[in-house]
Amino acid sequence: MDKESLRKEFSEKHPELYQVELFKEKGFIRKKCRRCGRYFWTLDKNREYCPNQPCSRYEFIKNPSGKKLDYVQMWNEIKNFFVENGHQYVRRYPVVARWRDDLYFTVASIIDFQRVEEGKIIFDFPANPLIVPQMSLRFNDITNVGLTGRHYTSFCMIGQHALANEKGYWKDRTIQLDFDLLTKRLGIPEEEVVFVEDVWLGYGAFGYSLEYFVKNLELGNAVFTEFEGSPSSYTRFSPPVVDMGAGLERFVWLSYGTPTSYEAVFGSILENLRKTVPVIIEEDFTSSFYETAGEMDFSEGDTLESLYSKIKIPEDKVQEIMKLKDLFILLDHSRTLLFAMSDGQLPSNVGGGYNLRVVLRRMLDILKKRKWGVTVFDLMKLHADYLKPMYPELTENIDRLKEVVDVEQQRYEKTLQTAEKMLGSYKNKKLDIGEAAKLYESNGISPEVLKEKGLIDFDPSEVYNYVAGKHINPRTESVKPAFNPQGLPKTEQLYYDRSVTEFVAKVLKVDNGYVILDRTAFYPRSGGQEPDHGELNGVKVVDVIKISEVIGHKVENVSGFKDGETVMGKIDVKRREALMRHHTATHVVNAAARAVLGPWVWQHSAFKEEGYARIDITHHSPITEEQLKSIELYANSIVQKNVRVEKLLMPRTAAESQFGFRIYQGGAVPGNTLRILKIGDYDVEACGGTHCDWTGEIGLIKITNVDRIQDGVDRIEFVAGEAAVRYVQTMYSAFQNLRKTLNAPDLNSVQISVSEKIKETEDLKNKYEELLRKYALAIGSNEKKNLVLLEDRTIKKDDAIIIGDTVANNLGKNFLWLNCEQNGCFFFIMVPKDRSKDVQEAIKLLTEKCKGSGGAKNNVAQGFARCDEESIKNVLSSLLEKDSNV
RNA sequence: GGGCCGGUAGUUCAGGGGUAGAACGCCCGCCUUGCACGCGGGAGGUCGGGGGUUCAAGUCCCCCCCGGUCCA
Repeated sequence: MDKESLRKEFSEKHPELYQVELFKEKGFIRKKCRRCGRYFWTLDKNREYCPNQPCSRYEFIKNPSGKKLDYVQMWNEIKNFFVENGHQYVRRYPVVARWRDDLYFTVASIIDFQRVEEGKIIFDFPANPLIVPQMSLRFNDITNVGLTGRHYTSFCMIGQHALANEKGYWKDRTIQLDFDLLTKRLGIPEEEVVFVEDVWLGYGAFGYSLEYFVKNLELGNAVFTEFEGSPSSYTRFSPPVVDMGAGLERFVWLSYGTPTSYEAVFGSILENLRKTVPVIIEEDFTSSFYETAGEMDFSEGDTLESLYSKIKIPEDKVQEIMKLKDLFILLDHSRTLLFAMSDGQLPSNVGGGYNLRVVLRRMLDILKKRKWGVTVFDLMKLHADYLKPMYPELTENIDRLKEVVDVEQQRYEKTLQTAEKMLGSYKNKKLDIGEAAKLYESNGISPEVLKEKGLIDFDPSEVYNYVAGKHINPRTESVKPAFNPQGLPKTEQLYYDRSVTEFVAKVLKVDNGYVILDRTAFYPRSGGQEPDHGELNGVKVVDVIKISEVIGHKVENVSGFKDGETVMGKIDVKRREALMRHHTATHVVNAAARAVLGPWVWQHSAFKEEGYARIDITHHSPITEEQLKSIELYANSIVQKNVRVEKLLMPRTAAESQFGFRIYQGGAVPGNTLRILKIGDYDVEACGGTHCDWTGEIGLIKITNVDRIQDGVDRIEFVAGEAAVRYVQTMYSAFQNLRKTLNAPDLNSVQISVSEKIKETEDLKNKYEELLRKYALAIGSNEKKNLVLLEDRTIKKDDAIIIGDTVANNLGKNFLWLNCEQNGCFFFIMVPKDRSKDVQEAIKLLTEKCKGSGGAKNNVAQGFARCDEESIKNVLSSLLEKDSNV
């Protein structure tokens, strides 16, 4: 069933689904739009059209509604309203959605509270009800930014969320609150508010919704998520979820009534910039321009040319508005970069990093063209300062972000230089569409540049279409779970108590080689930490995994286990301790890397097993040797200080407000209660792993390798505790063996000795070649005939080449080397350059008379001839022995 | 994550089955009061790694690594 039929189905049930208490109480009328046929609710009995574009047009431009409040003020007003009405304020989550595999960025407020488990969406609310200012990033409308007056790559979604249980609320109160916010709090007249019926289809869950509009501007959408599954086969889930998301940018815009949303949202920053940036705003022209542009969609085929043809504004005024448009793009993009980079996403060529690269390069292109004397970083800083009351975390490490921008800028300049150079070699040529597409896809040279340089005659958009037609969508495969957890209770976890190494438990189920118990001290594979090993009733446990809070033990032989039976579990303590050391060490190395490299360092992923661990961190450049040494020293200093490793169980909101969202270094962290792992002032992370109690227990951290695993991510491999000592021992033994082999007394002599040996080898190589040439001259001068024959099987082909070169080019004689085996002989012929045609002839003879295969080029022939030595000599003698003068 | 382009001397690159090259840089010598230029000579390469095809692979095929770029 598709969205349209679902809309119809829901629409038929409107008294039950859409008609909330407020509508009855206030007398809202349900109407059908005369143009698009959608249903909407209004107090205006004369209204005939729904408020969506193009059925209706904006009515608030130059005619705003409600209290006039700027961005930060508006948020405070809204936040206070909801807090006064029993909502808990929750700080924003990172814009980088680390807890979701299917998303790079947080695209809506509800994403914060969704966890994907077994292909199902689990809602995980830290408070109920709650209000959150969730900065959200969306890049699919990037070409509309600056042009439509309302599109952004980053925007603040005001998230009003509740579970419909005794603590929270459902439809009636949601709409009542939203209506009161607009009318009572912001002073918008009741009859200006219109609600439109809609449906909402999400990942594994769906529902119906009421979008609310004021003066035809959509402000928010209250989604009532009540169904699970797909529209053709679904069940109700409980409790249902209120997902109201509203655009803060829209609220501010409505309150200002400016031609574009940007002027309202970026108000004071824009005014500040205009003191130095020469952009003239003539409101009549800009509102006329944006009225037309706002109805177009530049990400769906509309172009600037088609826009120009529709507007009736003088050319010079349009150019002035284009400057303003560029300024809006800069303001939007810089804010996006600020949030994404602050949250640890760096520009790169993979994943979400590419979106940032595109955004940054668009800005650099504009700045290069406009020469306004501002930098990307200046703009980011302006946003951080302005938004400080709302998002204080933005200013914390802002200055260090300059380094990230600088590195990326240098990369872009290098790419541009390379492109420039390539274009130089295409002078005065005309390229076809395939060649242009190749330059664009492989070298980043845009078709616009090609057009500018006169290398193509067709429209640049043809190249984009050509390229777009080629891409393929990757497909994902679902993995079958190892055992079925259905109907089983959550396994009681004993592994956080270090002293529990042996335990008694009851077998609940045996499934597919896995034993499921009611309680266990075995740590399951999770958070990049490998599982505990050990024994259950003396049978070896080889793997431990967790599915939906149910822990399964894979045992070597499952036949002895029966449901309801009591078993004795015993974990491998040595392995557990090693895993603990590596896990705590991972946090320490993460902290050290962040301290040494910069605040953009986040854990990208991690892995720890008994004898080895690695952490992949986000960083803009490859780690240098010096930096690596500093990281290792810093990490070990934390070990030496023997810092307490605190394990705190805290409500999620308390943890977030106390420590910030730095705690989300790893992946998904489910539940309202977080296990916080705090290592002094060095590191705080939400983490479910087993850990040491003091950093001193780690003993030693030795970094073993560093690697750049992809653009923007560096891997640090290391060992800790006993594994570190063993590693050092191995290295020491290797060094001792090397030292003995070289007969060198110490490290310094080893280094000297090795470089001497290398030099010696090179000298020998040169001397050897010299001798070969002397040898060639000797045998060549002694030979009376014109053919110098060499039948030495001990020499290599490379040597024969040197001898042949000397014989042919220095003595002017022909050279033949034969290296024979049972099946025939490898031959190599070299003649003076002026007799090159003889080698062609030689090949011909050998091919015909000796079933040879081979080839010749210039004055050299080589190949394999299936004859004995004597026959070959006979075949070639008359050709090669003849005098060069004949 | 996928497509495309690339990886050869310190650097920029040519070579697309048959003796590994050019330019710049470097070293030595000559010229010059010195510098720059000029002239002559020289050093410097496991052709990103591994496998395969072939008498023969830098070159063709497969896999991997690295860089760039475009797209989701």
